[in-house]
Amino acid sequence: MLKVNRVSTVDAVIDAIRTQISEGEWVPGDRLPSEAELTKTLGISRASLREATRALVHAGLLAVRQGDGTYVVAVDEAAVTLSRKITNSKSSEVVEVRRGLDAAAVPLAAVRRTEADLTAMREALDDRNRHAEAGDPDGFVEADLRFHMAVAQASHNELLIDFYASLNVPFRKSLGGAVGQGTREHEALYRAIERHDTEAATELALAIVARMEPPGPPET
Amino acid sequence: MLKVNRVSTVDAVIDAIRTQISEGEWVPGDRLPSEAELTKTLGISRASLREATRALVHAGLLAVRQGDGTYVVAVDEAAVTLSRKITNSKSSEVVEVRRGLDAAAVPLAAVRRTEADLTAMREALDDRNRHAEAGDPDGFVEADLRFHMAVAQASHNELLIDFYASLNVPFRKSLGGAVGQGTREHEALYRAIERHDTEAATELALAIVARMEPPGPPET
DNA sequence: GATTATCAGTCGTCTGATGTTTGTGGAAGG
DNA sequence: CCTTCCACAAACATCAGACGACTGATAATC
Repeated sequence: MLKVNRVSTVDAVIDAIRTQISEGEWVPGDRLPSEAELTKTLGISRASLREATRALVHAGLLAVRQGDGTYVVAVDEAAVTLSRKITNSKSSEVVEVRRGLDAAAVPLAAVRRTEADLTAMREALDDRNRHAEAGDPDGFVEADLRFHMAVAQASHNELLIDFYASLNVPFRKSLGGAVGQGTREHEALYRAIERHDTEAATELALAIVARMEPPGPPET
Repeated sequence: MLKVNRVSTVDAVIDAIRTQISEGEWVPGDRLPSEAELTKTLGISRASLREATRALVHAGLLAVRQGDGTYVVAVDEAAVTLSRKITNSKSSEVVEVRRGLDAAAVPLAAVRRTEADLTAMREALDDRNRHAEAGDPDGFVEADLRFHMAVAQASHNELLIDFYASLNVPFRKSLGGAVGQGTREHEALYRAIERHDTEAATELALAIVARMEPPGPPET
């Protein structure tokens, strides 16, 4: 028996638009064709098209401005939802979760790091040192985050990398201007990962993140 | 200049429906009033209502069955998106991330655990022992997950708890039927948390999770 | 008793009209 | 030449009505 695969018009349109975005045909900042144009090319009614775009707007992929047009604002729905959730969390919570992901990423990185991973880490670290000497807080924080991101990437765990990346932006806000702090530990961490020394790397990662927060209060 | 916060009709409806759900007025399994009814009570057109429901369907909160009705299927959008993403990840990656969150949760739990937290952990642990003796794999796994979830909950970190909970379902699949294993460590972990012994607890948590996976392969 | 026909209820899609907002280009005034 | 103001076109927002398709239950038929 043949299964007739009937897909709703709206779902098909949602898929079509999302594909255009994920394939890179439309990138953030682009303006979509007008409703009138799209209904004509897709052969559907405005109502159906509007239901589709509305769903994608709610998902955070599109943004509509009355009188102007519809624009692409993001590429990955999951990333949008994640960062929305994280943004609504207390920064202390973000720091704690980040510590956990660091603890998971570092030993994996020590095992799996490639030469390319090492290069990325080295470059970020050099930048970090440079900005520390120059006394440039913004550049320092930026480079520091890039280094830790490179470590996460070296874990070669997609899920972990995605989580970690989502935490990055909110985490930046909770960073003070402690320029140049922890240079020795960071260098040591780099070398431990370089020589596949899992234990030392884990130890150092915990030490680095531990400094960034006041010892966990019992709260309520 | 007064900023009049004009909210679109559709957004208002989306919010109204979502509120009904998050407030618990409508729970998963419930059928929403028919479109005709809702348009009348909300005083809006059917097009607007449909745009709103379509957005929530796409977000995973609602499900529509033509000819039947619209049903609530979930309460938390972020959780839906998260679990979708996690389900698409390799189980080895899920295990690795879970280990990191455990490493983060346990020390926090050791500091912040309340009496209620301890009770929940104790009950899950008793269940775990009971099923281990009875040789009931399903019940054992269930109780084991409940224990670890209780530990995560004792961290009193909402973000961490959400992440952890999302990982739970996919994680269950990657659990073998090793009934009764690790009873001693689990008891020790419980006692360490009970007496606020952060270091011992962390040590034990790492030991417990480490056993659940083969030593991380370098992959590519 | 099993199968088929019918029906009421509900969602799916389309069409056309009207309201609201925005960006822009041109006219008026300096 | 430049600025200000305004009218207009383009684009989205919302509405109202109509018709089709699907579901579940009931009635009719064999």
